[in-house]
Amino acid sequence: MNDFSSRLTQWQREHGRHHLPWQVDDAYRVWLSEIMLQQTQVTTVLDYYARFLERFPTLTDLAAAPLDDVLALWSGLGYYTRARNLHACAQAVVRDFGGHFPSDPALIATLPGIGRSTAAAIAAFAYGTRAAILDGNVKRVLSRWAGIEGFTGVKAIENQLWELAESLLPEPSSDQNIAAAAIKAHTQGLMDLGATICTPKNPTCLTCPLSADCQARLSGRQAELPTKKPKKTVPEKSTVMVLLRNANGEILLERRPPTGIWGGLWSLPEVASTLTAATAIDQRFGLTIEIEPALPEFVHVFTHYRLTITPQPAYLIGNSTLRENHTAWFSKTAALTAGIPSPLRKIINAL
DNA sequence: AATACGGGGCC
DNA sequence: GGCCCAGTATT
Repeated sequence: MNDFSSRLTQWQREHGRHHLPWQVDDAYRVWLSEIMLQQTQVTTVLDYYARFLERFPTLTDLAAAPLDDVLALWSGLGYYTRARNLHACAQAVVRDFGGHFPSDPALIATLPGIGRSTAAAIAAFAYGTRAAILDGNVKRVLSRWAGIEGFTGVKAIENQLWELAESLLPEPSSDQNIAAAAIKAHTQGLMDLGATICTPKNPTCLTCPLSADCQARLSGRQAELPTKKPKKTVPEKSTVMVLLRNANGEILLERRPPTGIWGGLWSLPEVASTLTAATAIDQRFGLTIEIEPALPEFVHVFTHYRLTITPQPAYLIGNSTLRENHTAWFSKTAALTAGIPSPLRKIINAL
C-alpha cells in the first residue's frame, strides 16, 4: 500500500487548488502554463497566461506566429530562452506530431525547452500518464519528508530525490480513469502542498497530511531542510544605454543576439561610457548625435549579477537612415508593445 | 558539476 | 536585502 500517495491525493481533493486556469484537459494549455511557471510564481504568471491565450488560442496559432509576437507577450517574464523554445516547440509539435502533443514523457522531453520534470507534468496533467515530477516544490516536500540532507542541486542528491519521487507514485490501476485521476491528484498535490503547507519558511505542519512520518518534523529540522544553496557574491556590472531619438520622437532600438542576456529582445544600444557615446554611435550606426544630460542611474538586479544602468539621452542630427536590419526606429507606443527587457520599459515609461 | 539565464513577490 | 519560485540548456 502506498500510504504516502493515498494521504496526498486525499488531501489534494479536499484542500488543494482546483481552479487555476490551466487545470484543464488540454495539452497546449498545460504545456504553456508549465513553461511560464518555470522559476516563476503563480501570481506573476496569471496575467501573462491570459494575454498569451487571447493572442494564441491554439498551438497552431502559436506555431504560425512571428517570433517577435511571442517575445512581445513574454516581455517582463524573464528567461527569454523559454519564449524562443516555446515557439520552436510549437512548430516541432506541428511538424512532427501533427499538432498533437505526445503522451509519452520521454518523447515530450525531446522537445525544445522541455526537460524531464516538465515533460512528466505535461504527461500527467494532460493525459494522466504515470510519471514523476521533481520541481522546487517536490524537492522541498520530499527532502523534508524523507530527511534527505545535501543541496538538491547536486547530482547525487537529485538522483536520490528522483528515485524517491518515482517510488511514491500511486500504484497503477486496472481502471484507466481511476489511475489517471490518481496521477493528476498526486502530481497537483505535491505542488499544492509545497505552495501552501510545506512552504520554504514557517511550514504549517499541523495541517499537513504527511506530518505523521515526516522526518524533518519529527526531528524539528523543517528550517534546515532542504539544505540551502551555497551562496556566493554576485558581480557588479554597469552599462550606458543610449536613448537616441530622431526628429519624429522615435527611439532607436537594436535587436540583441539570440543567446545571452535578453536574447532576441529589442533594447537600447549600449556603449562603454557617456563620454564616448557619440563616437560609438557614429561608428556603429553611421548616425550623428548630440548628447544630452544623463538621466539618473539605477540598479537592475539579476539572479547572477547586479547591473547599474545609466540612461544617456541624445538627439539625432541629420540623416536617420539605418543601414543595418537589426536596428529600427520605434515610437514610444511601439517600443512598449515590443519584446523589450524590463528596465527598458522602466526608462521609456519615465519619458 | 557548475554556470547562464529574469524578474517579481514576500518577509 | 536576501530568499524563493511548477527548470532547462550549455559548458
